[in-house]
Parts: sequence; structure tokens; C-alpha cells
Amino acid sequence: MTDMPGNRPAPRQGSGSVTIAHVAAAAGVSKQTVSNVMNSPAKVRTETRERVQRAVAELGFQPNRLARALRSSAAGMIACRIEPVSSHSLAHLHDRFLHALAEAGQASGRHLMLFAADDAESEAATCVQLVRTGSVEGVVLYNVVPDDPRPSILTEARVPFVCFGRAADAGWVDVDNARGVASVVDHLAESGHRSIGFLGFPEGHRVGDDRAEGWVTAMDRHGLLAGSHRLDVRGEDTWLSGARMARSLLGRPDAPTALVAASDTLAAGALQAFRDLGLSPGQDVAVVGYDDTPSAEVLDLSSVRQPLPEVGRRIVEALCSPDGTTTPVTSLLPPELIVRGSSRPQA
Amino acid sequence: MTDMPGNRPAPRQGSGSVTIAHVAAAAGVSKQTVSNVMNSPAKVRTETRERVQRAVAELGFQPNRLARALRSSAAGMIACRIEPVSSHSLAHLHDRFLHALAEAGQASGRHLMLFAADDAESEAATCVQLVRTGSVEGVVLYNVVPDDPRPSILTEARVPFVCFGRAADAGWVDVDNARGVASVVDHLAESGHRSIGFLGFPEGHRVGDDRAEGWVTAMDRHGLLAGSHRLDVRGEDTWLSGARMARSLLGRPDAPTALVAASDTLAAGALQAFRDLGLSPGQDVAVVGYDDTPSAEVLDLSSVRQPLPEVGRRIVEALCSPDGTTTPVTSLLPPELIVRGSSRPQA
DNA sequence: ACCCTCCGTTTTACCGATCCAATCCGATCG
DNA sequence: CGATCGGATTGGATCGGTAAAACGGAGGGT
Repeated sequence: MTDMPGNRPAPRQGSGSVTIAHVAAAAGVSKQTVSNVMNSPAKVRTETRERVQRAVAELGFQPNRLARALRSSAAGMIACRIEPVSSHSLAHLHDRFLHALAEAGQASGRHLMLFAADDAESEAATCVQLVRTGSVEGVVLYNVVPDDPRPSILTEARVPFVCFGRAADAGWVDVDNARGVASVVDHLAESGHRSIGFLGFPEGHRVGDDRAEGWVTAMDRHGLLAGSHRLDVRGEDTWLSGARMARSLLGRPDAPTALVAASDTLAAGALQAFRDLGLSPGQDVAVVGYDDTPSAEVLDLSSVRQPLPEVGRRIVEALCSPDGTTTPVTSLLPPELIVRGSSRPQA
Repeated sequence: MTDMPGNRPAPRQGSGSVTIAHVAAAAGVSKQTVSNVMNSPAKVRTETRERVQRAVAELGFQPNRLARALRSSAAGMIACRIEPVSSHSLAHLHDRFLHALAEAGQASGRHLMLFAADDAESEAATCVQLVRTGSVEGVVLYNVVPDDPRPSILTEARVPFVCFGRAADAGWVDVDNARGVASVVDHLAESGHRSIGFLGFPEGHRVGDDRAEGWVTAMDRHGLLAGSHRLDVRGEDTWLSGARMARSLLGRPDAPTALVAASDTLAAGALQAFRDLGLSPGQDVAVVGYDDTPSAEVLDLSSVRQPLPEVGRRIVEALCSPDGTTTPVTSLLPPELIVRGSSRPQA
């Protein structure tokens, strides 16, 4: 209680921060007891605990994360690359995903570190380095494609990681794209639509193909597929392309009464096509987008929302669970359909 | 060279990482010499240095960031809040800004930590906590508004911080919005336009007002302001609102031949209005957007680009420079006009 | 030969917390 | 009444580096 361990002047002026030793001295106990109060309060007698807690509150003590991390070799951090802007369709989700990840991490006492990288290889190299230097406990991969080089590099280097998007021989969390589109078809079919078109991405990419497959499956289930294969059109994920595709579908003799778009961008283009053709969205013809971007709300556009908060939680959980010899954790989450004016059945 | 300091089994199997002690043992020198090789190579004799470097390479040693940070009490990290998605016009910039920040930080050996917060107050509280726990050296504030509560809280708590956007009594980095819009007016005036309209945000917000002021100033400088005050219209930052405002301007008897928009969103709306009116962008009427979002390129829309990489560098520099009693660093950067088809003078 | 400087290296201490083993204490028990 | 026992508390070592001071041998000056 008299002086500081280490003969340092008590609460240092200015810049120095309050350490566990200051608290211990103030409460008249040892450092270890303070540590116990912070980490396993049950081990400390109530009276002592309260005395320590008072000292903690008075001095405004906050344990040094670095020291704790060093000693317990648990960095309390996960890393994720922040990609440069691209016209990739998932780019719109990137910041929402990072937000979800940050929030989920905080909920379990872990922070999110961002890093930039030029390509997949340097991203993987950075991940390895971050883990080797003890900076992070694991990393999250985003936008994983079928023959992605990253999972194998990281597995080889024994870097804990989880993918957002399916990957072989690795832990992943994904949102069921096929199911999302299928739920849109269900919704439209239940609203009485019998001819439902699909505006998709060019073939060859996982996400786009999954969404297309959802349309086929659901159409078939409703017995609407026969003769509908002409209603499946594909094109770039741009507003103009969406408008063009919608116009071409609606210009046919067997024009569909509803459209499912693989993105809000395409759906926004479709809305424009409706306007050009003098059709009223939701009344004359329905359209539903995907990803529930901010513009969907502005445009009163129905859309499929990915449960990003849950995705974040699952990823953090998978990353921090007792990894090892067991099969990597995988989970496929259902998206949620948000119905707005563009597809609401008129009363 | 014989056994490990601390009597630990040499390169531990599996999970354990290579430490400075392993390298020291392998090279037959002390830990400190290894440390010197890594940090101040000049202090070490060439022969010794090479021997150590060989050992470093062989063992794949990477210094533990946590240990280094703890000892030198320099976290090597900066933090920035990641905001939830909003319809705020600057939201489009958020991920690009974070990317720039991450890149700039890496260039100076600092990593970027992201955190989520519900409001400005809890954001400030988190910042204080992050610095107090030694997790980060400083924080970056984004979207700073005139009477923002955050700067004063952080100053009070002696948390080093820099704002992206002007703030009183604090370090900040900003892009000159007025100058950006003025450069657009210059460009249009040089292309022969004499009647130039402005599509802006509702009054009362720093960014929007700055951009509007740029239009006024430049128009006046070119002697085009007289009678032009009717060409300054304001509205929400949405696509629909942009289309509406453009239509209303172009429908007048004194219709402008060029439009300056305060955002790409508004400009995209204007492009739609042109289409509706049968006008050809860049030929019949010019339009220029702001922020050079990805859609600007797709739409062949001229736009003003904020020099985010430079903003990031300046922020990191300001945050890590010898802070203290001197006046906080402030810098106002010029944006760059990207001319595309929507405003290119026809040859 | 002696002292002093200089340089390269090692030694010692330390950053701030946690882990482990040892100690202390009152309470129970033979 | 001394030995034992279990929970509360403490001291010391440790995590992996870095700062500062101590060390030792080569070279220079007188």
C-alpha cells in the first residue's frame, strides 16, 4: 500500500497509463488478485473484490490489451482484406459485410483489422505474416471463387481462416443464393404470377449460377418451367444491361408478368424499362431485386436481404472455436425476402 | 548455439512460433544482437549481421508485433469506425476511404483497426478505450460535422485523432469541395457553355454548401452569375430527385446547356432526364457529377475525383507525427476532374 | 606499460499482464 | 491440540521483444 512495485512513482503524470500494479497498490493487494478480479471474479472473496473494483473505478484502470495478448498468446483480433473498389456485384456488400464482421467480433471481444493487398497471392502472404507475427488469430476471406488460390496457401501455412462463400476443405459461411431466388419465385407464384422471367449474370460465376439455379428449381417445383427457358436471360451486372434485358423480355409476345433479378442494379434497370414502356411496377408487372442495397428502399423495390449480421457471427464463431482435427465448420444461411411495392400484390 | 535460453526445446513443434531467442541460438549470438540486426543494422558488424540474417531466413523468423508494441508502447495501429450503411451521400466513399487509409497505414508500418459503434458518443467512448488499453495509437474520424461532439471528447481525453473533414481545434484533412465544383465550372465554361446549372444538396450541410459555394464563386469569376441564380436548385441526394431537378431546369425557357451535380447519383438522374427529353449527353447538354463513383465510369459520366490515397497518407502522417503543443496539422487537398463523354466538347 | 576511447556485443532490466507454484490463513478433523 | 485441508492471496517466472548500461578487446596517445 505504501509504494509502487518496481519503485516507480505512483500514478504517472500525463501520458503514462494506469497499470494493474497501480490498482494493486491502491487496493492493498497483489497484482495477481487484481488480475483475478478482472478475469475470474469467483476466485476472490467478495470483500476483497469490492475493494479492488473500487480502486479500478477510481483510477479508471483498463487492462492493456497488448500485454494480455502477449502473455496469453491470443491476439484478440481477426483480419480481413479490404478490396479496392471494383465493379464487381458483391462490392456493394463489402462495407456492410465489414460492418457486420466488426460488430460480431466486438461481441466476442475481438477486433477487426483491415489490410490492403494487390491480389489474392499477396493477400494470402499478408495473412500468413499477420498470423506469424501474432497480430491476429485468424483471417476472413471474402469473395471466394471455386479455384481460389488462397485457401490452400493458408491451410498449408496453418493459418486459421474462414471463408464467406463456399470453399473446399475449409470452413465457410455462405448465404443460400439458390434459396433466395427460389423464395422470390415462391412469393411471385403465390401472388398469382404464372410467367416469371429471370435477369441474371453471365454464366461461369458461382454466385450468379446459384441464383439462376434457384429460379430453375422453383419454377419447376411450381410447374411453371415448361416453355419458360426463354425467360432466362443473362447480362452484365449494370443498370443499362438490366434495362435492356427487361425491355427485351417484355417486348415478346409471351412477355412475363414478373421478373426476378440477380441484383438490385439489374432490378433498377428493369424499373426503368417499365417506366419507358409505361408499365407500373407492382401493378402491371412485378420485379424483385437481390441484396437489398440502400437503393432498393429508395426505389420501393422488393429485394432479398442477406443476413449479414448472422453471417458475421457465424464467421467469428467458426474462426475462434476449438479448431483442429475436426471437420471445418460450414454453414449455409437462408436469406430473407423483403417485400416492397415493386412486387406487392394489389389488395 | 547449444541450447535455448530458458531451457525450452528448440523450434517448438506445431503451434509455437519462431522467436528471437531461436534465431539468436541458431546464429550463436545474443537476443539483443538479433534485435539490432532487425532494427538498426548499422550497429552490427557485417559478418555477424549476415550470419544472423541467414538464421532469420532459415527459420522464417518474424518478430512478434505484440511484444514489440508492448515494449516500445507503440501499438502500430490506428482505428476508424465503420459506419452502418446509410443513405448518406458520403457512404459511397466510405469503403474507398477505408481502403486508402489501410494502404497508407501499411506504407508506414501501421495497421488499421475497424470498430462498430451505434452513435457518435459511443464511438468516442470506444476511441478513448482503444487508446487507454494501448490497442491503437490514434483514431480517425470520418464525416465530421460542424458541431460534432467527438473532437472535444477526444481532445479532453488526450486521444490523438485526425478528422477527415474540417474541424475546429483539431487536426484535419479535407478535400476542397468548392474548388472541385469550381473546376467543373471552369471546364464547362472553357468548353463554351455560358449557362450552367447546379444540382445540389439541401442547404445546411457543410459538404453540400461548400459545393454550392464553388459554383457561385466560379460562375461569378466567369461573369456568368448575373441572372443565373435560378439555375441553382437543391434536393435530396437520390437518383429520382436528380432526374426531377434536371427536368425542371431543362424545361425552362432559359434552359442551361450544362449541369454541375453535387454527386454522381444526382448526375445519373440528370442523364436519365436527358434521355427522357431526347437529349444526347455531351452533345446537346453536358453534365458532370461528383465523387467519381464506379457508376460514373459505367455511365461515361465526367466526375470530380477525391484524391483519397493522398488523403489517407496525410491522415496517417498527421496522426503519427510528433503531436503535442504545436498547432494541429490541417491540409486541404485539391480534387481532380475526370472528363468523360458526358461533358467532352465535340471535336 | 598505462590509461582512455571506441566499437561490437552481451547483460540486465523492463513493458504490463497472466500462469504456476508456493504460502498463508482459518476451519475441520483425528 | 497438532495435523490436515481447501480456498484466498502472493511471489516469481514468463510471454517476446527493446532500451540502457555494462563489458571486453583492439587501437591510440603519452
